[in-house]
Amino acid sequence: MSVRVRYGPSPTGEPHVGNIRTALFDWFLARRLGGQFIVRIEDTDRSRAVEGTEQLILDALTWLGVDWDEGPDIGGQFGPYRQSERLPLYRDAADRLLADGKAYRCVCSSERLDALRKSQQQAKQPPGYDRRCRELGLGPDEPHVVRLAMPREGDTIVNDALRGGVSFQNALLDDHILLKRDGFPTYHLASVVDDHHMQITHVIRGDEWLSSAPRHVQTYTALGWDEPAWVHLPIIRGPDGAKLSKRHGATSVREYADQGFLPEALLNFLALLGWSKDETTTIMSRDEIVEAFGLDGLGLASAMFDLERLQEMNARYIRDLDPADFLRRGRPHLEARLGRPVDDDQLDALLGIAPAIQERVKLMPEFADYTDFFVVEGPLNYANTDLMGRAYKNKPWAALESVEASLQTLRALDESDWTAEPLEAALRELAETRGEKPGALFTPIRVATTGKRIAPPLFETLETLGQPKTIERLNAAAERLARPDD
RNA sequence: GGCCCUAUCGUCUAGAGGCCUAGGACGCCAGCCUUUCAAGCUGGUAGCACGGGUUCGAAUCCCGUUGGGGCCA
Repeated sequence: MSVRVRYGPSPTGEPHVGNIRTALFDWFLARRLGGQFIVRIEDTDRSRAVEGTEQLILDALTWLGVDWDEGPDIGGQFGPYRQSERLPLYRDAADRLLADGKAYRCVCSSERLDALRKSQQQAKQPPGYDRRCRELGLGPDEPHVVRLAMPREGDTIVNDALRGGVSFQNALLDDHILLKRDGFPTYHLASVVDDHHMQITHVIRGDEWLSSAPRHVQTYTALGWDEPAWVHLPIIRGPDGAKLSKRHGATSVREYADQGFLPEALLNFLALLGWSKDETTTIMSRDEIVEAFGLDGLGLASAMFDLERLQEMNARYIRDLDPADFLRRGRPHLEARLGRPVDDDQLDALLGIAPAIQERVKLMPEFADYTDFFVVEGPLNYANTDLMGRAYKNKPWAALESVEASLQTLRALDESDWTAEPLEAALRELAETRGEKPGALFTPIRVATTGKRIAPPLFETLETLGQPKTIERLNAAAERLARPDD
């Protein structure tokens, strides 16, 4: 039988990196084993549903390069793929259990349940439903929930693929609800029924489900169905050690995308949270991960989401981008800065200097910082103190002299020599003849031409900028320095 | 509180009894390089939670303790 793995997100908000990491592992395994990856929307909790989230979830997967074989948008032979559209299936399963005496109707009020819980708490008893309705054989007339009649004695063993058999005492497990009063199933029923009907072979989910896994095992047994393989993944923790959640700040995939993380970097980073290929490999493409992925590489201890590591990985992915690709991805950020579109020609002109910029950009929005001055027309905005730099601090006249010397040298340069190497040679020579430190000479040029103290390497910058614009900006700088108060 | 999971540098991890005076990566520190900022290179810092066993031998197996986490409230 072919491997079938599902990802079952609830449409309750922006998809979370912890949650999406589970989807990734589902997908890695499905692809590795040549099976199917299925997306199933688990929307049976109507009160928590948030409009539009389903699409956000699918978008997040797509952004990361994850594709699915069956899902709410494309259908499939085991549909529908939204639990809210599969209600009859849950009803049928519950009816069967009821008929077989493996489940029962319960009419206990929430007031009674609350009181029960309180007294159990006071008596230091394990909390849980006391099975009052279990032997009553209640009919369907009154509003009711349906509960599973769990075995009262013995143990339930969950055969987790990573941990082996995990044993739970049945006496400690209460008769949980299968169908709620409104006729909607709980997760416990819906996931089991769907996993069975959709022929899911591997249930890969977060560790937080391990404690309810015996309920699922018992549900399979009661229904007479074969269990899937259970794989409980360690959860991801925030910096404080607790399970990663919204209160840890940025946690949605969208936020990372907006901050300028590359999808391949996030994917690589997430894959390494709880999984490893070998003792040295850290940088892996999607395909390489799929090829190497396996249950034996999974760890059992929960991992902390280390933002610094993600950032480093992102910077590295940016550096390794093909320059043309880098420019293409950076373009929207530059356009956002400028508030206008950028011509193809202008972008193409940056191809030569792109690698130098890639080395410096850590997060994609920074692309604009290193490129805007190339495409901007008119005067640049900067402070005169920056122009003078450390060497000419409070000495505008000296800075002016230096700029004018540079101007003279650069004007004299042949157009054919307007490339990084001759530029560097000419300016270094100038510094030497003037008895000036190279840095002292270069700083005003850098600030005058880029408007910034931090910029790409100077000579490549001048080359890319071109002679006319360089001269124009140096002239502007000289004028500013000549004016005492500015 | 009960049940369950888990435990190697600050972080992510390699390690499935001798290959371990514990390897890699991020971070951090120092040096080199240097026109800013980066990148790069070199070196360094730092860990098997603790206590008992088992064994000729334990990071690796067993038990307990402690810590962390999850679930149920």
